[in-house]
Amino acid sequence: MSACNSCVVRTQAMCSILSDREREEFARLGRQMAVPTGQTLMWEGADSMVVANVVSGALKLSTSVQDGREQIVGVVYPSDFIGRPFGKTSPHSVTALSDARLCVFPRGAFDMFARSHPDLEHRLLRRTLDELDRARGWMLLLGRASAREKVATFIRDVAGRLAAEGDAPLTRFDLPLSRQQIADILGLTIETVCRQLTAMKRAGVIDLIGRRGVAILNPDQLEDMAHAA
Amino acid sequence: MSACNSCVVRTQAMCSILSDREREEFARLGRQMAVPTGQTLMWEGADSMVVANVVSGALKLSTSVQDGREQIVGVVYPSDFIGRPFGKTSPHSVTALSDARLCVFPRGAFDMFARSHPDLEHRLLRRTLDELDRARGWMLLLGRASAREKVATFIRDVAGRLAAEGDAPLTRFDLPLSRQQIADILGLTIETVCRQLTAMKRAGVIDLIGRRGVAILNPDQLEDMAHAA
DNA sequence: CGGTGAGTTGAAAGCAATCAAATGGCGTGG
DNA sequence: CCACGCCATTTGATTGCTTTCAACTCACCG
Repeated sequence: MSACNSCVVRTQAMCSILSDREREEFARLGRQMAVPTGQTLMWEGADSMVVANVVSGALKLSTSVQDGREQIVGVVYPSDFIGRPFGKTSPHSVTALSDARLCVFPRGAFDMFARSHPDLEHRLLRRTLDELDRARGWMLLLGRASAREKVATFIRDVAGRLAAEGDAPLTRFDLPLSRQQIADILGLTIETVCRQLTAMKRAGVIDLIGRRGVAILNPDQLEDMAHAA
Repeated sequence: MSACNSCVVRTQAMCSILSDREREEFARLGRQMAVPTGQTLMWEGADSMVVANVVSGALKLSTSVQDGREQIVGVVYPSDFIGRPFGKTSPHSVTALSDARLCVFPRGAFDMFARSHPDLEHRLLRRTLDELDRARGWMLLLGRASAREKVATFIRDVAGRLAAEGDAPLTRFDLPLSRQQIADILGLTIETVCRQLTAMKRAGVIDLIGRRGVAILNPDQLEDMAHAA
C-alpha cells in the first residue's frame, strides 16, 4: 500500500535496511509531503516536532543573528535526513531551496520506532557521523580560506554532489542556489561571490551561462584554486 | 578488576548505560592511556585505528591546509568521545592540549561491540547529534562574526564550559588554550586575538592576569559583545 | 516589449592580516 | 633568592582583502 515501493530514494535512504514488514509499519507513522520553494519547514529554536527524509529537491539548514546576517550551516539533498531526533528544539531553520518532496514523521513516533530498531539507529548514526565530518570540513573553509578558495571549493563540491552516485563530477550544470545563498554558505557577501565568479570566468577556469548555469572548463585549475589562491 | 569502578567520568561517559557485566566485557577491549601535552593521538587522513573516551584533560580536533594554516574544529573534555567509528580514516588530527588520560579502544573491536549493544549506540548517536549541533553553531561564528564577537563569545563559552555542570559560569579562571590556539579556533591571527583581548580589558569588561588568567568583570557587557560588536 | 529583481561592476572605506619590534612571564642556573 | 634567557604575548605601522555603498545591466516573466 505504501508509496515506499515506488520511492526514488528507497535504496539509499536509511529506510532501506528495514524489512518489507518493518518498512510498512514505519511508513504508517509518516506521510509524504510537498514543500514549495522558499517555504520554511522548521524554525530555529522552535519545538522539534517532526523529522523527515528528503525524497526530492534541496533544502538549506540555517541560523542567524539578530541583525539579519544569516549563515547556512548545511544543504540537504535526496535521501538525506532532516530534523533533530531525541531533542526538544530544532537548532536551525530548514527551508526549501527548490520544490521538494519529503517523507515526514512526527518526532515522538520516530524516536520510539528508532529506539526499537537498532539497525535503523545504526544507519542514522553513520549518517550523522558523516554529516559531522562534512560540517567540520566546512569549518576549515569558513575559518581559513580566502574568498577565491571558498568559491572554487563550492563550485567543485556542487559539481561532485550533483553527479549521480559514483559518477565523475559534472562539467556543466545549474547551481541549486542563488548568489545570495552561496554567499550565506561561504560566509561572504553577494558582491564578493560575483567578483570571484567573474574573475574565474576571465581566467578561463569556468564559464557562466545565464543566472544559474556553470561550465567547468579547466577542472585542474579549479582544483588548484580550491586549495590555495 | 577494571579501572571503571573508580573512573571519574563513569557516570557521564557513554559507558554508563552498560550493566556491570557488560561494562566489564567492554573494559577488557580497551585500556587506559596517558597522553602528554602536545602529543598527537591521531593524524588527519590516517587510518582510523582507535576510538577513545576522555577521562581527564582537554584535546583539540584540527585540520589544516598545505601552507600551515590550521583550523581547530573541536575541543573535547572529560567524558567526551574521540575518534571515527565505522569509518576508514580519521577526518582530523587529535592532539592533547594538556596532559590527558584516555580510555582507548581498537576501532574494530569497538565497532563490533557497539553493533551488538544498541543502548551504547543510542548513547553515541545522541552524543554525535549534540556534537553536530555544536559544530554548526560554531560555523555561524566563523562565517559571520567579527573579531570582537568571536573573542567575546569564546571567553563566555569557556567560562560556561569550565564551570561544574549546572553551576553559573566562572568569573575567574585560566584559559586552557594559548593565544595561538584561540586564534586557530576562531579563524583569526594571534595578533588580532591579543588586540581584542586588550581592547576588552581597556573597556573594563574583563581583566587579564598573567598569560592564561581571565577575570570577567562585566558579564552583561561581555554578553552584548558576543552578539554584536 | 517593458518591468522587476537578481546579478554585476565600480569606488571607497574598514577591518583584520602581515610584517616588525618591544615587552614581560616563567623556568633555569647561578 | 636573584639574574638571565627564551619564548609567548603584546604593541605598532602598514598593507590588502573583503565589505559597503551605489549605480548599472540583464535575464526572465508577464
